[in-house]
Amino acid sequence: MTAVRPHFDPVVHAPPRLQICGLLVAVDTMDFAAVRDAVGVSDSVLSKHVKQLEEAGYVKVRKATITSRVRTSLALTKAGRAAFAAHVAELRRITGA
Amino acid sequence: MTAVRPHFDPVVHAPPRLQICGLLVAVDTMDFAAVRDAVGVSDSVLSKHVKQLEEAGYVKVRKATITSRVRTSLALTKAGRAAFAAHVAELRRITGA
DNA sequence: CTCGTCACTTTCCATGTCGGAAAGTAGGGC
DNA sequence: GCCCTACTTTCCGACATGGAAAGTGACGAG
Repeated sequence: MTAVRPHFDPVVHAPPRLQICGLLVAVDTMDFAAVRDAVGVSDSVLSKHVKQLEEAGYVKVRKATITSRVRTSLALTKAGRAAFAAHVAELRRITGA
Repeated sequence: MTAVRPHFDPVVHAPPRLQICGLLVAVDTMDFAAVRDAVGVSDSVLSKHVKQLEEAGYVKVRKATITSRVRTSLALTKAGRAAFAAHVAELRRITGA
């Protein structure tokens, strides 16, 4: 009955995405490459996870041409911050923090 | 090249198992049925998750005949508590708690 | 002794997720 | 035009998951 897991979000919970959100929540924006290196995944894997976060409305992808090169930067949206905060709160509740 | 996630344990991270561990860490022992209801899963699903935790050496399953009925109770092992604690610490690190 | 029940276990199965490899795309630079 | 950077998307095999249903072991009833 108590199957109720109100703020448990599978999009956020998957390890790579949890890490991505954890990185982004601390900053305004971060470059694709920096996130990729911090998380330790390949371009394609990061791209796919970012896409999922983007489709969930949690991450905003910006492509800016800097020094004649397209740089992709990532940022959590307001909804992304809210979802992450709720998820972390839920993790704390579950883990009895 | 895999990212360095020292104490990130997939056996513990899966939602149902994280919940099971969260319940068990707070007590000495809990009945199978109580865990099943608290987590909100079916017998078969709980049985399968418990089996994984057991095979990882994290949970100890005890079957006791009480009032002429076999009752199964679950408890975290020392290793289970350690793994859960490490995982929670890692979650805190990742989520920036 | 046989049957039915309780309390899980295990099997079957259909779906979903994941990551690596490789091919594809877009915008400069030479 | 061709190459390079910086991602994207596709293809694919491996693995995880949950629901349904069949199976198991230990009683207790008849």
